[in-house]
Amino acid sequence: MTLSEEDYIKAIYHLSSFTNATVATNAIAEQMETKPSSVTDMIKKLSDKDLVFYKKYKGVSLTDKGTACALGIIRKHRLWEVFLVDTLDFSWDEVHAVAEQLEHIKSEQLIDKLEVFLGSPEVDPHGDPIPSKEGKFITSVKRLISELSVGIVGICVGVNDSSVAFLKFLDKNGIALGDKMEIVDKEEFDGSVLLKIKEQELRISSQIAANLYLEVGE
Amino acid sequence: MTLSEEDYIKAIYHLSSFTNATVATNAIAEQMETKPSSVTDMIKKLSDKDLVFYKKYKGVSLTDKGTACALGIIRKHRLWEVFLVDTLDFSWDEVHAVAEQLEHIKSEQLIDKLEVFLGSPEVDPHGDPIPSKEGKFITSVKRLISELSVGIVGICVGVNDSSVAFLKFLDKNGIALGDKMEIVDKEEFDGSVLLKIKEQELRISSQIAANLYLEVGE
DNA sequence: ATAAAAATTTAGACAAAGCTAAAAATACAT
DNA sequence: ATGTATTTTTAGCTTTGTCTAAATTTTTAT
Repeated sequence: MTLSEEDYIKAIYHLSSFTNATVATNAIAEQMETKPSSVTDMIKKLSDKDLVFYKKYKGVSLTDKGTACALGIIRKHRLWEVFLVDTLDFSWDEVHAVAEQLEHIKSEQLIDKLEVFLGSPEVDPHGDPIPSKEGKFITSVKRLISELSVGIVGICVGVNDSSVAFLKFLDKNGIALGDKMEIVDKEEFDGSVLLKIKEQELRISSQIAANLYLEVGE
Repeated sequence: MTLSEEDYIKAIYHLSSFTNATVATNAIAEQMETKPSSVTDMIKKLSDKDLVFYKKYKGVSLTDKGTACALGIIRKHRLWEVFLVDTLDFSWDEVHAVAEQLEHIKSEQLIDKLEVFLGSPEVDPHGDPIPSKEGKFITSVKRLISELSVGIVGICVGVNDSSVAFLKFLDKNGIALGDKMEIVDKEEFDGSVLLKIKEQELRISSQIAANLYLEVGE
C-alpha cells in the first residue's frame, strides 16, 4: 500500500465510524483536503484492490480487508502517540503531526516491540482506544459532556476536536486526561456546563462541552 | 526535500566519503539500484536546488548545503538504530531496513528529544559515529583489519559490509562490537589473519579481515 | 593518434497522484 | 413532477520519478 492509499483508507474509516453508512466522495475530499475528482480516481484504485466496496455515485465503504488495514494504521498512530508523550516527553497537543508520519513505517516487528516496550497501553494520550494486533479494542462508554445530565460523574478520556487550539485551551484551564469530574449544572440558555474538578468548579461553554468525552459508569 | 532526493543525497555522501573526488553517475546508479539515466535526471534536480555541484559528464559532488543535509539524514538514521537496539531490543543485524524508513521522518523536535532520551550516544550499533545537530562527529581512527600489521591491538568498532549474512557470521563466531582483539599473525599466502580475542585465538579469512574495523591507538 | 569500449546524457514513454473544466447522475424544492 | 441545484464522474493535462533506446562524450587500448 502506498502512503496515499493508507491515508484514504484511514479517512474513510474515520468518516464511516460516525455514520455507519457509505461515505460520500465529497466528504472524503474535504477530510483529505483534496478535490472530489481525485477522490474518485483513488477510490477506483482501492476498489480494484478489494479494500473498499464502490458503486458509482453511491458512495464507498470499507471491506473487511480495508477495515483491518485501517485498524492497523490507527494502531500504529496511537502507539506512536503514547511513545511520544510517555517516553519522549512531548506534550499532548504536539504529537499528532509526527504520529501522522510514523504511522506509515512498515515493520510488524517494530510495532510489536514498541507495544511491549510501552506496556501494551489500551488508550492513546487523547483517550482513544488502541486496537490490538488482531484489530480488537476496548469500547469504552465514551459520551460527550453535552450529552450527559446533571449529577453524572465521569473521567475525562478524550476529545472530539483534536485541534491544537482546543488542546491548548484544555491545558490552560487545567483539564487533563484522566481527570475525574462531575456535571454540577447545565444552563438551558446557552448550553454551558458547570463542572466540579478536584473540588474546584469550572464553567465551560457549550462548544467545549460538545468536544470533551467522559467515560461514564456503564 | 522528497524521500527520493534524500536517498540520492545520502548515497552521494557515502560514495564520496571514500573517494573524496566527484562521484560517477554509474556509481550512484549501482548504489541506488536504478538506471544511470534516472540518476542524471535526479542530479539535475539536486543541482537546481544547490545541493550538488554538477558539470555534464564530469560527475557530481555535494555542496555545503548538500553535505549538511546528508549529515542530518545520517544523524537520524544512526540515532534510530541506537533506539531500535538499546530500547526495543532489536538485534544488531535487523535494524538497517527499519532505520532506512525512520530516517525520513521530518521533525527536528522528535530527533532532538530522541537524542536526549538515548543519552546522546556518539556511535550507532555498528560503531559508526553519530553526527551532532551541528554536523560534527568523532573521527575515530578506524582501520580495516586487513590494513593493520601484526602486534596491533584494537577494539572492534564497525563493519564495512553491513549485509545481514556478514553480521550473522560475526555473531556466530562470537565477535561483537566493543570486543578487544590483537592481530597475532597474518598469512601471506591467502591473506587470512589470526586474532586473539579474550585469550581465544580465531583465524579469519581475508574477506572478513577486509570488512571489520578496529579502533586503534592514535 | 585513433578506433573501440565504456560512461553519460538526451529523447520519448509510462505510472501514480493530483488538478481543472465539462458532462452526467442524483437530490431537492416548489 | 419537473426544473434547478448539488454531487459525482469523466476527460484531458501536469508533475515526479522511473524506464528504454539512441545519441554523445570520455576513456582506453593498440
